[in-house]
Amino acid sequence: MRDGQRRTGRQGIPEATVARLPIYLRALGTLGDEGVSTVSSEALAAAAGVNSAKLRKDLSYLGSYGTRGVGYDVDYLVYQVSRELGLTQDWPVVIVGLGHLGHALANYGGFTTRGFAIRALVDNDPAVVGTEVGGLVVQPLDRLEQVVETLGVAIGVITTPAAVAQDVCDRLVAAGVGSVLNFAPSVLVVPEHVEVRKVDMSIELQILAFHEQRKVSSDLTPDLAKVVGK
Amino acid sequence: MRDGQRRTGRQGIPEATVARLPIYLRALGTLGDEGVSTVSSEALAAAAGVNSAKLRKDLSYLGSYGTRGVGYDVDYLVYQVSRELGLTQDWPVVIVGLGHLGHALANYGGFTTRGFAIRALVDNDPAVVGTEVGGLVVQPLDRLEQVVETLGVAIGVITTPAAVAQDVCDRLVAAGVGSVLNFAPSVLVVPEHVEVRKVDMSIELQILAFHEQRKVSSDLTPDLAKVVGK
DNA sequence: CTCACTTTGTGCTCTCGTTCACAAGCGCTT
DNA sequence: AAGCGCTTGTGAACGAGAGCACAAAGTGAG
Repeated sequence: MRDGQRRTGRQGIPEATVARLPIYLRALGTLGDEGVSTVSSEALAAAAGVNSAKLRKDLSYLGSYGTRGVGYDVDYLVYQVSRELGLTQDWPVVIVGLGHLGHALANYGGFTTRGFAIRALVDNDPAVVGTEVGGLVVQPLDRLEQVVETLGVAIGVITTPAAVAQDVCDRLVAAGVGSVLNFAPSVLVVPEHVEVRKVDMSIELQILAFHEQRKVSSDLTPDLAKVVGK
Repeated sequence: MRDGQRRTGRQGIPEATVARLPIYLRALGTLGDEGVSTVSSEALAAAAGVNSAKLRKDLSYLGSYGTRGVGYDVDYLVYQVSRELGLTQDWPVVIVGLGHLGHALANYGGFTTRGFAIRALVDNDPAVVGTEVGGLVVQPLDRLEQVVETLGVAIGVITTPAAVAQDVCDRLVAAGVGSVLNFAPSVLVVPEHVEVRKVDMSIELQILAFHEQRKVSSDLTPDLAKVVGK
């Protein structure tokens, strides 16, 4: 009896699905706050901005948590999705780099409420080290490894200038961090087992600019659009 | 002679390719600063962290700008990619919501250097309106439409709380904004012709948590590793 | 001029993800 | 208890993207 087919377990959740689970979780939270106790895939999909078939398939990877003819129990589904994402525990996080963005993240409450706890702030600017930001005292860069090991930090957030991002990343990884969220505009090279995700607002704007430009050019020269495409 | 095959024109650039062009552009910029004048697809791909075949295919959608046996001219390619992304002009941007994140973005220099100009800041908190941030005076929310229309803003950045994000978005769109970058943790509903991209750090962290959790659970049960696929 | 070498551009295959469409399953009503 | 209407879960078709592998096209040496 092969189990290759069955991926209901922990094994085969597609990456694309994982990326959407947090969105579902957020939508479920909102619905819960509104007092909704049961929701159909159609309604939840609308709240999350996706196709309902896709939503059902996504949820089916976690197991059969819905009731046919009824829908999904909001609280129960919140629990199951949270568990799948590993949010039933609090993940300690360190932020390296306390420029404007680092400050903003340190003060942002959105993390704490969702299974994350910012446990340490690190910077190498003497003017910033020792100051208190968001209830934490900024540590010097020398103490990076010590902080990571002592607090058992698994997730590091990099908000440094691009020039030092790779160096900081290497040190985080060497100290035991397994996942990195990179806000610096640079490509990070990491070992196989380390997960990196990046956030780059400049890139997002450039993608928007591309679409804007296309709109403009087709508006201005409808006749020549196919020839010049300017 | 059919040209259905030929998508070298402006028409058919895959979305996945568009999303990578800014990364290539950044890598090219770095290479240019280092004095490199010609680069092979292999080298550029390494700098951008992608497969070289993918890079070549991506660039081929823009046209044949390389020289076989030699590589790509850095400056020329920078120009071509910039042009394709619509970065040869400066796009005026408005930021709505000046909390910690809005402040950080307003002070971030990375945009300005890449074809974007933050032209206005808007908020509805009387304590913030009228103050100067990053060289601009914060405008009251009432003036949102006026600001957008006067400055010809095409791109809006939303850094408000989730509760008002949809409302702000609607007003931006009504005033003529065609592209929105949303930092608020909410799903925005917009008309067909409007482009939305979202940045949500909380979601990124949750995706990382998922992978961390998987690592941890397979560490705990090393004997089951081959079953779980650690 | 020819040949050897380098690197681009792309046809093709394979994998991953999306969407459709419907059978299976559940609750409610009669 | 039987039937009806609603909603889930999923097989299957479809589409987009990744990557291999190689022909085409350029350079430079002899």
